[in-house]
Amino acid sequence: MPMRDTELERVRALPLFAECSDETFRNVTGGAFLQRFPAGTTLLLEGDQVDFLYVLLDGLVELEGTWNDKETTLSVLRPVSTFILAAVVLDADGLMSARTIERSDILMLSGEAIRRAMREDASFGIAVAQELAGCYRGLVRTLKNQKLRGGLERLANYLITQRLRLGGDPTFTLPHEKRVLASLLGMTPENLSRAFATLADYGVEVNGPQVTIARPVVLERLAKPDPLIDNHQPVSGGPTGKAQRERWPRPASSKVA
Amino acid sequence: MPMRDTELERVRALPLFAECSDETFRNVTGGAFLQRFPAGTTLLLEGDQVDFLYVLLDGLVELEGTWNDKETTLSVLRPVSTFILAAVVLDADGLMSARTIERSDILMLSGEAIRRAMREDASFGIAVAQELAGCYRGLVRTLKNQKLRGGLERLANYLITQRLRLGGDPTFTLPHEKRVLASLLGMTPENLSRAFATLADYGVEVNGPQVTIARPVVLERLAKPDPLIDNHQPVSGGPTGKAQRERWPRPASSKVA
DNA sequence: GGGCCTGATTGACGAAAATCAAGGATGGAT
DNA sequence: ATCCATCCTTGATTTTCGTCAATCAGGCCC
Repeated sequence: MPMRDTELERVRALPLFAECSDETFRNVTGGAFLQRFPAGTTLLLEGDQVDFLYVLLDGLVELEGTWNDKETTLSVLRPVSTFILAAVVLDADGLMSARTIERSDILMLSGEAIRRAMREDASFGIAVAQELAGCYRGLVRTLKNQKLRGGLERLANYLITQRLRLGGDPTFTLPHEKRVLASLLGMTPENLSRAFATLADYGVEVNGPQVTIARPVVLERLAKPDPLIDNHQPVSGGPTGKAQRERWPRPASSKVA
Repeated sequence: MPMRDTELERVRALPLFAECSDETFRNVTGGAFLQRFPAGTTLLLEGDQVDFLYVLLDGLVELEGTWNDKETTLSVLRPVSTFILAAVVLDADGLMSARTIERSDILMLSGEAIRRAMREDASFGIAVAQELAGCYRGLVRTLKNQKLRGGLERLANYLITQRLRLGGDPTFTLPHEKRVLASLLGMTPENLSRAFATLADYGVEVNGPQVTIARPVVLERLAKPDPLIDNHQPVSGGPTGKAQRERWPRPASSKVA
């Protein structure tokens, strides 16, 4: 698949690459592959050597972990996102599998080139550190969410967050199957169904993938959202990295040159 | 408290600082505080602005998260470790509280100095990125452990890991109160007690803080340890960072200059 | 339309975990 | 030594969650 300029520009606009030199960007994207994968494709199996930094340009990707024949969804990525950066930086095995949920356009950048670029372009090294810091904080939020809240509360907060991220409209569409949502929230599909049913008492109406939050105040009293767990930053127009999401609402007081 | 050279050397030996220039190291440690805190001191409250990178030189520190009057232990740190690096890098609020479990000697490095050092010393920026990548992977492991395993399995694997880290002896001592362990493993103290009782059938003998694993094979059959969740790297002599722990057993093929 | 596959829902049941309550051990202080 | 506080343990109970099974709805192919 040919890599067009429009695609390159979207990658360039990512915070991870926004500040680096043109030369660095050329070096990193020079030998890159842009590939289109059908839905359900396993891009990377946990335990595999990681040779590429992946950039999701279009579609939907699920990161999942496995143990003892059980699997759990650790994250669902939407464009434009990079993934498995940590494994690339350390040249280590991947700890999660990655698979496409929808047909996806994915850019694959050589891991070795990334590591070389970190050495040659200091500002790129900083950008990597900031992106990883953002990813780290996202996981801290996820872990607190998982350990401190029950299933019903996790779902309620998910819906509140989702509504805000999708523009604030009371009615919105779930971005993927409920089974995936259940796994992401750490529950079984059956329990997710029951949780949705319970939320009817709190003004949540469900119609297939359509959800409307009729009484946000009532739902929030149940959910008790917390800025130290839930990141309610709305999705701005352009591509954002994990780091930017974590900086909000304090807009980068000490912007790194 | 005066900062002695021996303390500085231990910090210098951390992977985070091992590769940076003498000048960078001086800049970062120049205005640093070394302070001794009694047990039970809250060093940092979640939501607080983070002004320092903390380095635990001696003692024991707990990182915890709170929501809705519940709290959970996210990590227990032993010397020599740095913490809240991610918040420092992004100049953001802390997502976790930090408190001493034992009396602890803690070095506090100016966050602003750390961020400046990243800009001025490329190799330091890389070291920060690697350390954060290691922290990230540690959290991925924790999350998989939490979502995929039950309480009994988490305890079993904790014991197996702990034994290896403390030298491999069948008998070892828990590093802190069981209540903290329970919170770390995501269960109540009551359930931890019961889990210990159950593990008696698998050859685990408990006597206060002393644990002996009499039949490792039997315990492992229950625990099903997995290198993609459990990091069994033994504690080497010198100070290690989160990044190094994640590189093992592959010893840093592409060492960054 | 008729079958068929997949995903979602619902109910019944059992396992796991939290909660409530009561003892027991330990170590420190007086 | 006695008292007391803290931590740990144990039991009884409730709640939550997972599992098994059946049913239902929608999409798709023939």
